[in-house]
Amino acid sequence: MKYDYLAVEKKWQERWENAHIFEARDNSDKPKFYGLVEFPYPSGAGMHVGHIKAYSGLEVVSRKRRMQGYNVLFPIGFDAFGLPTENYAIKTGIHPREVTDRNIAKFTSQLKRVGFSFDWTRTIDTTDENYYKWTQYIFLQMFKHGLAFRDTALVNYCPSCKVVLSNEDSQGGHCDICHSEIIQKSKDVWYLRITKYADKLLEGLEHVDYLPNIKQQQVNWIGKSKGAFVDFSVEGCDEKLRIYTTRPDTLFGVTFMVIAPEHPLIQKCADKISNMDALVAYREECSKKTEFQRTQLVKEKTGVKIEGICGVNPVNGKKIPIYIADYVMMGYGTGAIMAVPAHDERDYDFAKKFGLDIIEVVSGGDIEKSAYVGDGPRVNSDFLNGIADKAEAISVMTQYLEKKGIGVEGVQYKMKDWAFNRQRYWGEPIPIVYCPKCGMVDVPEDELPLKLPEVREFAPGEGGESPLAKIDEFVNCKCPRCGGPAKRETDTMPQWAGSSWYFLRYIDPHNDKSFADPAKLKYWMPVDWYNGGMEHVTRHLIYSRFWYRFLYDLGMVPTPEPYAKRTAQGLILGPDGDKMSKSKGNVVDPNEVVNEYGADVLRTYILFMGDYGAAAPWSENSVKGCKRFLERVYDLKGIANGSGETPALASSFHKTVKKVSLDIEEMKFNTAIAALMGLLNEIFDCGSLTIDELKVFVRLLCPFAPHICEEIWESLGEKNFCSLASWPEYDESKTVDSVVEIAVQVNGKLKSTISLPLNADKTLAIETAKKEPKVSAAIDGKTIVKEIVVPNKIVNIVVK
RNA sequence: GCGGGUAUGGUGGAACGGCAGACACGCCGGUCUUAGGAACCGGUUCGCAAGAGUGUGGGUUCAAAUCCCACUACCCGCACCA
Repeated sequence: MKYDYLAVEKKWQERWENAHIFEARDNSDKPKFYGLVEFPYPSGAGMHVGHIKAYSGLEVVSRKRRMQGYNVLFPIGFDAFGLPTENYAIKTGIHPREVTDRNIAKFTSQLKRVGFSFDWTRTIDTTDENYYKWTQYIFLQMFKHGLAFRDTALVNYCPSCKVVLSNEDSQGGHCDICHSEIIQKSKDVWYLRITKYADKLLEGLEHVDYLPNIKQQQVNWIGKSKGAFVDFSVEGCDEKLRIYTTRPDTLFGVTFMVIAPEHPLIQKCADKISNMDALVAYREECSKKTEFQRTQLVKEKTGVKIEGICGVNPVNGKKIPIYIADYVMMGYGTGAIMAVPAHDERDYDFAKKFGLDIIEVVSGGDIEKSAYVGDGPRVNSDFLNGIADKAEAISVMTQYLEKKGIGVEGVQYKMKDWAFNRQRYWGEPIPIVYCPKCGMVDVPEDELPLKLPEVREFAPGEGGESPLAKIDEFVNCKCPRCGGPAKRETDTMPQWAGSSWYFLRYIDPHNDKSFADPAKLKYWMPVDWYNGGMEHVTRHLIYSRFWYRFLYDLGMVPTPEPYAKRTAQGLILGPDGDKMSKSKGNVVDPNEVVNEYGADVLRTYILFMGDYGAAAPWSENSVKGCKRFLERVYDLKGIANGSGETPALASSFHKTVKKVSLDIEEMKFNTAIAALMGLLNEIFDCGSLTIDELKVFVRLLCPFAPHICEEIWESLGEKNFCSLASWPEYDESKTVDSVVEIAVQVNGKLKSTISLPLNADKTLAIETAKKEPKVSAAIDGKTIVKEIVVPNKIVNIVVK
């Protein structure tokens, strides 16, 4: 019989929606399950098969949970602020609001066509003023607690987008949005003090179930290191030069110092420095290079010696030269280092190039040839001499430094504070007012949301100022504190603001008194399982954990960590094995696949194509294979009759129920589907199955291909939805066969297989095995050294 | 350079230390058809065979794709982080 997937899928999507069966209940006696997927940015291009894969994993888990009797919250929304929409608006003159609404409508209809079991009553849109009101509210809490502040600093700036970018948004020296080269610019910018939460973010990882590589990436990103700050005095001017080192145990090997070209010492000691011109020239040369170029020049060390002053090593009084060089960054540590060329590769390169002394203080290497970074007994190090253990040497030295008052133990992080303002239109306005009398004043909470004003021009100004700066009615306001004339902040928040707390809003999306009701938060949080892309592991995932932890410290959310479990899906590659991209023309449109094969086939194929966490190329032919599979499932009705179990199929059914149940929990969707395919093949080999068995099969398949399963379920006389039917149970004792096939090896080589009753004893197994012609031939005339029997698995006869 | 990962047929991929290649694609042969780029049935790691075989080389074990050591290649993330 021909299966009309288009009509069937439409029918069930409408019925599900009318019956509200996927809506979560806030009050329920059932156990709760909160499954979260990363909400999409509604781009004009529409959905991508990658989106479908990203949602399909927890879609299957959520559907299974419902059938297992859980109260499931599986929401979706739209992360709609951001540059692509704004750039489109600049190009076409269409208001971003309109573009966003249009794109959201498009995404919504596409998602519904795939039959996802989202709770559509809880959708959120980060650009909705009833949503961003609370984004602004949380920002203000940070401001009030000193976590949002302004500072002048060298920032990453994209000359093409004309915006300041965070470190996370400019990885590799390129703008994350337009891929232009980033330049360093000194600007007065907003920061969120995420570094204050570095330790908490690190510690929190110990209590959550994230994939190990996700944890590792976060640990690396936070980049905590332990070491010491040491003060060197500067001869020639009355200044202390503070450095940071992770190796205070090598202090006796210091032969020079290096400071960043922008280091303030140069100005402080300006009158003592005799080669100021050369230093300034070098600094200007460096500022022309982007940070990326600086890091590319890894091999060639450059620098200039500062003439007229020198450093003094606090542990031995030795006078040492000070250089400026761009391999030392102002942004990490103190912007100054003590150089130990014998035991640091960079210092070694520099010393070789400038002909500086190299003093060995840890023996074990050959410092004539290269820097030795390994461990060994200290030498040339006064009171450290002979200590072979690095940790011990560091500890002895640190205690000495602290006793003498010349250094302290300290920690450093690679993570920097989060540059938080953007000079663009399509973002949340930062709710701050500048008053000539009162300074920076927060907008009162009852005046939120601070709405985005209407503008005609969406493009940023030539000077890099926000489009909002041109709107006088917006800019000019009264100071909320003193009532005098004041001006508003005209920058907006970055794309990542709205997504830093969205999972809380799903819990109570229509609340106008708070971002979410505490009782509901207590019921639903934490998110039980969060799935998303690996590309968000160092940005969104860290940002949102930071916001959540801050709210926890304020007592506004019930747990220290937002996500109990985090997994990630792999990419879908193009049919050519390359990453899908418009320019390569290898993008697969999910809508076309649905039109051609149906949503069930699309869903099944995406989960069948391989390991969910790994990248795999798209294959149209394999899609057809899944279509064949589902149509053969539909044909099962024709051979189903009677009730109870079919003896020849019983153990296979119990095994499959077990395998599918366990595999879904481990996200091994490909093997779960393979097990169902295998069972289907067995059923057709057998020739018939019972109605009861068909109902088991259909329920197991339902999370993957729900439409066709509902259709079959209904045709079997069921009045309620298959999507709400109980998840099949299995009987462990029936998953084992009464007769098992056992491999027989001689000297570890397979010779034959034998059939034995389950749990046959060792003697019977060996006797049966020896009767096999191939086995007897292999052992004939040889001495049996050993006979190994693993019950129900294998017999191995070792001969000599 | 550092951190993480991957390596199995023509392809995507399966295999609690215990019969490698489940499941699917593709291909080959067949059935039915005016037709087949539809559907169904059978075959399909390589080799005529004995045998060989999970990136390479060692090791542990009665037994290794799986555990250990050394290496190679590719992918991802970070990168002069002191």
